[in-house]
Amino acid sequence: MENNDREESLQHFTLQIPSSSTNSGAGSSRSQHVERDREIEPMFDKALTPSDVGKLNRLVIPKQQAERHFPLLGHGSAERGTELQFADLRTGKQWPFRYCYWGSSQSYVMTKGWSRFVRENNLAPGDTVLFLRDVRRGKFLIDYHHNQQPPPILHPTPPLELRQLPDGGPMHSVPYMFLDFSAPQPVRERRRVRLFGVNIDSDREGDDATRGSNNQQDWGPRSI
Amino acid sequence: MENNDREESLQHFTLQIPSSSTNSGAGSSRSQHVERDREIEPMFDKALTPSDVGKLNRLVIPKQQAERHFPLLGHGSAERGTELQFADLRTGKQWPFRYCYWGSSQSYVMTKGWSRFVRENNLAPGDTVLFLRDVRRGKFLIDYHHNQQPPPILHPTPPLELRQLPDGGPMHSVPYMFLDFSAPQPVRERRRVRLFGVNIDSDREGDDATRGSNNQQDWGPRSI
DNA sequence: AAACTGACCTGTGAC
DNA sequence: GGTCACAGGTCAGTT
Repeated sequence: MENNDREESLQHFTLQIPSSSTNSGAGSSRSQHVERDREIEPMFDKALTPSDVGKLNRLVIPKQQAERHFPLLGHGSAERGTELQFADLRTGKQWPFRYCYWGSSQSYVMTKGWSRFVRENNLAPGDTVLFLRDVRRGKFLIDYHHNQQPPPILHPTPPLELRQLPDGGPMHSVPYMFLDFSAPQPVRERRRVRLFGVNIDSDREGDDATRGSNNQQDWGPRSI
Repeated sequence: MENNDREESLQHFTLQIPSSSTNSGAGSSRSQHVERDREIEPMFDKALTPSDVGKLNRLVIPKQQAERHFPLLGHGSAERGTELQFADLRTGKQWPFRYCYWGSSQSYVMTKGWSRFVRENNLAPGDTVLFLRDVRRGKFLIDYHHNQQPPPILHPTPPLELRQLPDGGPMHSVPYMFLDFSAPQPVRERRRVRLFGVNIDSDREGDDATRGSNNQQDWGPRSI
């Protein structure tokens, strides 16, 4: 997929996340109730392709992002990849992924563990994953958002009142304010059974939703 | 796969096998020309799946049978498996198989050597392998039979005259009289190129021949 | 170099 | 409904 530069349209910042606080409300980028600040740095995101969420059980990491942000892997030799741990930005849940370089396709990929992430978060083509770093703790984080594209027939323009903002999970209640992720988002369970008139548990490999469009974004390693 | 009990339809017996004799004819379960008897004990059989005979180069051994009949392997740890020798029941030919436990799929498998057995015996999905023990000598034996299912179109009911009984190989000429293995069996070479209208050397991964049916049988370690 | 082999992985169905 | 067994995969190393 192409690597167009959408950089000009982005916001770069470090998010201050209180490890325990009441939800301070959307729109505030700094919590007033900080116990331990964490500097969270977005690395890059990617709009998921049909293959990323399909039966191939792998996520292709754009080469440039992989080599910039993730541990280097020995390409040519006996390299079994390495396991990387990602903490869910919202829930804190740990997601271990095996991170590999596949010489056959010259691609960096997340393999083992990825399909579980897709399934449990009900990800579909066009949804976005975001990789981040907790700079202070030296840990990786992961977040996602569902593609806000309204189902063409059933929900042409969900009214604002029905939009559902993601809520924090049981561990850390983290304001979810990266980028433009607060766009309209239909309730996931409804989409799960009805969107496009199919159960998304069924195979939809031919899905073309994201082809031909830019689908990953790099923020670089800086913090502002 | 369910583990239905087909036991009631089976015959259990110990076969007396003459180590050298003229073929004593089908239907007699005891040779009159015994030099050294061997007590042969069927352990279990398995109807081969497309994967068992395909490019995966492994035979999955049903867990229950594996743990009942084969040497115990260290499951949880770095276990490279062990080599088991199987003597062809009819020819005496030695077939070494590597026998492993794959923790990732929690499966017992025959790996190295298995594909050669498949190829040289021209095994196809739906065919059956039978594992036996030579009790006296403490050795494993293996046998197989081709699926006698007539090709639905070409050979709806092969006439008796055309049925070919397996003949003994060059080493030991052993009457082949286990169970009901004397069922109609088309000539293998013909089937190889024409059965079901396809060349069985080609990929037939979608083959559904054995799905949904019980495909392995346990006789237990007794001898009658 | 292409094919084969074997280690590892996952979805699915049964229980 | 969670767990388990296994059929069906991928991919890297080997030949």
